[in-house]
Amino acid sequence: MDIKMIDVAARAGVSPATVSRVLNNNSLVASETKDKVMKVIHELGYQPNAAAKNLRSQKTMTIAVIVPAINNSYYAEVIKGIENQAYAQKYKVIIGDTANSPEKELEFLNLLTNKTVDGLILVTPLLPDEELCRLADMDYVIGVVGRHVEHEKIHCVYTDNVKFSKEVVQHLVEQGHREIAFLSGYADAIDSYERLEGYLKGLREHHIPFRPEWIENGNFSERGGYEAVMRLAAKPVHFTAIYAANDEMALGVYQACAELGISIPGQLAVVGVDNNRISRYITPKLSTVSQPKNKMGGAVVQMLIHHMESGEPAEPRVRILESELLVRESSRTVE
Amino acid sequence: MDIKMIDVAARAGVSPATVSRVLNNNSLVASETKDKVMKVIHELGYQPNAAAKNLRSQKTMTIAVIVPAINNSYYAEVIKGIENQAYAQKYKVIIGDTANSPEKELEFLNLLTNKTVDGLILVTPLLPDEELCRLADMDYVIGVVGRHVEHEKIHCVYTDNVKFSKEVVQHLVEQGHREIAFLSGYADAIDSYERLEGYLKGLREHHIPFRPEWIENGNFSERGGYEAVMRLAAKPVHFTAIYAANDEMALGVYQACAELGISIPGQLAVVGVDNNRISRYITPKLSTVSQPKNKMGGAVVQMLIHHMESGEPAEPRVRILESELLVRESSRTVE
DNA sequence: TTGAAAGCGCTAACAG
DNA sequence: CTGTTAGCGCTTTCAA
Repeated sequence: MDIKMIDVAARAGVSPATVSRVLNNNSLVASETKDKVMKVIHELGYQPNAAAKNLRSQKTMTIAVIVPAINNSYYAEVIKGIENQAYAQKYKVIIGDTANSPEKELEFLNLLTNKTVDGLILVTPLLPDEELCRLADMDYVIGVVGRHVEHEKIHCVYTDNVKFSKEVVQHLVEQGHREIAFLSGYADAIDSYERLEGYLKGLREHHIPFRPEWIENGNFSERGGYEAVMRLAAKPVHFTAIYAANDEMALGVYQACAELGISIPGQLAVVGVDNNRISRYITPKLSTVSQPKNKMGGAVVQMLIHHMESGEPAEPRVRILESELLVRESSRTVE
Repeated sequence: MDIKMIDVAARAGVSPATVSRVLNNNSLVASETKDKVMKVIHELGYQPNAAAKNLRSQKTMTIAVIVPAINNSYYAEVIKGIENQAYAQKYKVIIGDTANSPEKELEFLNLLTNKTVDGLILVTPLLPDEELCRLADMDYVIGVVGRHVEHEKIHCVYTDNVKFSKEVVQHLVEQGHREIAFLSGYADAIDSYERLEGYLKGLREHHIPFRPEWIENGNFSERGGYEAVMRLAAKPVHFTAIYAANDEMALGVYQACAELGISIPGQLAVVGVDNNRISRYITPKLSTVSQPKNKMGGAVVQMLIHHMESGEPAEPRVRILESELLVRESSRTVE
């Protein structure tokens, strides 16, 4: 049997209440008593039982993070930021990998409702906003990364997709391109939608008439990007640059170009999004948009903890962090 | 206030014990009563409180995983394997990122001793075996990935470093190399040690006299690999191949060779370990040893759960999984 | 400044 | 097959 608070109390000649006070830094304890208790705690190697503490205090000091795929470097970086900030504030992190399944995502929400965790972070959730709002209405603490949810109690952290997409187009135009294709991710992902919007606005700003044939869906995957380029190449449409809504698809573009004998950036400029580590190692080095993934994770955690501890949502509730366009070889016009 | 078991019981006209039995699939409940209770549970949207359940049942259905760096693809893949298997068996996963700090690692062990989790998995731990054995002696459930710990209650899953390192040397010899340098990781990492051992044995098998100048430490990092090559190049020693104890260091080798004007594999063959995703995208494609990371994660979880639920360590206690040498461009002799 | 005592919400004997 | 009851180990009033 493990040693418990009452054992410590007995040995130190005090009541359990006093031991509890010592453990929780309650100041109303004579420093003499405190020392005595601490000494016994160390002698006995006493560890407060977490379950009992959780039950009694109605807190678990734990946050859950739900991601579509832990092994994807984007999510791994966000998780890292979350774990580090949580650790710094004495919180634990439970992770859930949904494998892109909304059902699994829904199931992980139980961690909140059955009080396994005090708060929950969804990274680019698949579930409809209503589901999240319903929980937030019931006062569960929720944060979302990479998406905006319109609810006064839901914390959101993301980068401005529209803005950086316009920057990408701007950059491409500066490099002399006017025929720019766009590879979108799955249609229902907010990122897809917003990056497309930014692309369109970018074209408009430069008075480039938009052509629907320039757009193909690559599902955010390498294979999808590859196939999208193949479809693009089969069409009677000309283009000298491709803006892929993420790096994975850009990787597929490289693959397709290799097979098609198209040189990058000579015959085709390519820009991606995510600053996946691979983008820096592939030849030619891929131009991409870098988002502050660690920082995004750390930011939601801070907001969540504020909310959990003060009872009020953090202010501001929404944080839009800056991204950065990294111009590398794949989009630089060769002299 | 949340709705609790007693509310369900009252509304269904039964006792809390019966509700509990229904929830835990205890067969001794009339199916009629069961239906009635289930109906009320749904009507009320009742969710059993996890903290109370944990306290009473002395189980948390949670496992902790401690890794040196969540964002490193090797660890991310192992975690994925762990989370997936755990989810399949209804367990939750808490992650801890030690950032290579033994102090932090030690601190995470409290998750076990304070009963936050039922079992703990350490991926390539930094702590000395004694520390782990001490916990195992106290009947805490522990698993280790990527290292062997000699204790009858500690579960271990890893690949045979010596064996695959010998295979790497064998492959290099077959490609015509007899002067093979070795880049080790930090000296105290078991992987470093064993890969070095395999390298030496491989040389011996091929009657290649070993030369200490061929060995340099690259600390498992890209930068370390780069610097190691620079030191190697400054020495009056000749070599036509490098076996880097991981892919990160191999990346550093590429960098150094680029600066030194050494062509791969023409003038220098390179082989790494880990099958980091980048290895397939870099030019020339890096030959590397692939370990079944997901499977390794899944395997420990199964062993741990067996131990937790039966009270006996899984049999066998140690699982050595097969790795595979992937021969790609960086080590293939050009005709 | 400290102690006594009442639960937090659930499970599992033990009865019936 | 179902109900009664006694805690799991801790925190927190309330009283002293």
